[in-house]
Amino acid sequence: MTTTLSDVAKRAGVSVSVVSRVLNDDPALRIRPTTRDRVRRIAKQLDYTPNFAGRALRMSQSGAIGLIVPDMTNAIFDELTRGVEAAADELNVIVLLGRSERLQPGSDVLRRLIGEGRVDGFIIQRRDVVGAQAFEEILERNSPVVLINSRSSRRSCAVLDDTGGARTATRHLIDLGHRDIALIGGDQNSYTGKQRERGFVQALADAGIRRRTAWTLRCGYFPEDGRRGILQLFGPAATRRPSGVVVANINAAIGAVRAAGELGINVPGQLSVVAVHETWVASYTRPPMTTVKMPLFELGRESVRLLHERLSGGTAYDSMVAEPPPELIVRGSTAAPGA
Amino acid sequence: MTTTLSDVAKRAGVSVSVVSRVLNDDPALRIRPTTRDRVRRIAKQLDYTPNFAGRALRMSQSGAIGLIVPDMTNAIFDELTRGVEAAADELNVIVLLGRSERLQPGSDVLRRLIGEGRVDGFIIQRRDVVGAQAFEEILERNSPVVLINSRSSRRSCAVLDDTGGARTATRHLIDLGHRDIALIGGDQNSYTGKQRERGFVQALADAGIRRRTAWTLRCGYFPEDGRRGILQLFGPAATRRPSGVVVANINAAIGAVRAAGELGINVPGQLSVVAVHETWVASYTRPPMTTVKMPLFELGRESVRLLHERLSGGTAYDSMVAEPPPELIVRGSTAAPGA
DNA sequence: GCGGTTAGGACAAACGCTTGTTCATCCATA
DNA sequence: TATGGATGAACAAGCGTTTGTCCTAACCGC
Repeated sequence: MTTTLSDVAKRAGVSVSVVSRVLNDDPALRIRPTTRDRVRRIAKQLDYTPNFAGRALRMSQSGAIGLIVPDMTNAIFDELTRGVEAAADELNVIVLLGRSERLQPGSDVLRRLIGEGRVDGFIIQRRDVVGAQAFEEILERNSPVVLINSRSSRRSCAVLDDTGGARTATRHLIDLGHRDIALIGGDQNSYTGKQRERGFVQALADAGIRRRTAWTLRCGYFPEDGRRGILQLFGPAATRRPSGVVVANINAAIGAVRAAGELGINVPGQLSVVAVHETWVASYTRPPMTTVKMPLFELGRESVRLLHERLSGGTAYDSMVAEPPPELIVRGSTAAPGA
Repeated sequence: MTTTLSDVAKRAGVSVSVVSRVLNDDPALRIRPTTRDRVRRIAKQLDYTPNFAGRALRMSQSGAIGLIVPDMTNAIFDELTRGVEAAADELNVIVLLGRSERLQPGSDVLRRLIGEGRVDGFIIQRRDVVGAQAFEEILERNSPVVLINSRSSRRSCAVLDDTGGARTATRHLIDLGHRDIALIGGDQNSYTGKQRERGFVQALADAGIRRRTAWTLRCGYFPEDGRRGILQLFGPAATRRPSGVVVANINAAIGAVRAAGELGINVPGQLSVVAVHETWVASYTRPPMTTVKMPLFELGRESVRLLHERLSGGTAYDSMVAEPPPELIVRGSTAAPGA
């Protein structure tokens, strides 16, 4: 069928071990240059490809890592995924992609993947609310895991400068002249959510603007969550209304803009909306969304680096990806108040 | 580290082969029921998980399949992916997800994946324009491949009832009273694009409406393509303007609606838009998009069935997934003309 | 009591690879 | 002419499974 080491060895008139050493550049091997070249030439000529199972069996590691994201449709995770794949390619490692939806309680997908030795470790972007139980199951197995955008005392974590991102977004509104600024924030239990709220608060404080508790909302990351936020801010119970709003995430922002439309609120005429996370979707909303671009690609790279370090016996480090820094991308959803 | 067959064998006081046969329910095995139970009990107790590499090496197949889609962000492929994963789970097979972007000319990802024995076969949703060369490379290797939404004389293919889908969409506009109906179609080289155009033409013919060539566009599947379509239909060169348009795909439809907005054309007041493919995005456009839901999940299932059949030595079959049939989902982007 | 079944397993090989160890030359030096 | 190191490779074990074959009792009928 496919060419094996022994096929190459036979044709080259050497032993299997020599071929293996040559192709792996074993420094411990002493060999005549002519032999080395012959082996290489024949291997190429026969289109030799190392059999993954044989190698995995021998080395007892698969050379694959799992990447678990909440939702692959989400352009945010797509960018992250690209970073992971780029870094994995450099290490010659395969990436297995999975939705965290699949590790619902009762499902033992992860345990099996690790248990069968199909992957050496996981990078997990944890959906903050759900899946906690399945998640703990993995922890308990002490599998090599790197967490993204959350904190754990016992795991390596890679996070973004969420505080800075939210600060940048908020400051943009302030710079435009807004003083009545609300936050439609993320999940209240999530690390990310807390950090963004912190950045929001900081920016207001820096500008000497008093924060209103009723305008610091904790909603979530889905369109529906953004919608709820708007309904709450502009509902009948609202005594006063913000002229600008920072939304925790581009998807929630889409829902927010839509809800504003339903209420007859013009964006950006009566309400400016700025979202964290830049994705291609942002250009196609109406109006196009002003966003803060976060270094998601680099976050992916970094998490692979962390995992690889762990797999190589290194210790677990936490790491914040702050380079490149959050970048404001101005589009049509923000304007000066009353413009 | 992890439990192996021989661990179980030792504890159960039997040979390794017996354990393997018991756990695999080998019918050729004659064994005392008490022994069988003991083996099973101990295997469970020791949390035995078969080592994937060992098995793959012995069986010379990996129990994994690759799924290549153009863009994972696209909710259309997400639905497909779910179907594939559901079917794969039933067969106890792992799915490796990849973007077809990664198999650009020069990249040998697929060849390596197959060559190394990491996957047994591929399901490929082919981006119709790009990647043809890399694609041919796979073909030439005679790897087990199932194609989705395209036709090949030498491969198994799974397709949708695209004709029916476009017909349903078109008929919806006709039923609303539209007579001036345009098509912003897909790629002209793609099987899918041709079939949808066919369905469009059929529906018009059935209603006795003359088709205008200038209104039968071939654009593509991206927002930008839909936008181009609208600009062409409503550009200065246009002598007469349609009151309704069928768009080949929800993403292109989003671009189309946006372009209409830029031109000051009210949707659905002056223009009704209906798109093929239902995704969650459809509810979040403004106005919410009327779509035709296609059985993408089932398409995914079916393609796994085809691939599995091929891997089991069966012959290549083509298959059209027509169940459930295309279903119209009416939202705000369509209305009676002049309403 | 003897040959022949049959039940209940054990044995062993092979899948492809990596890696520590051994082995045969050959050349230079004493 | 021995001795001793380089040099250039071969040898062999073992990773965890699966599966065809073989072995050893017990059991049967006569």
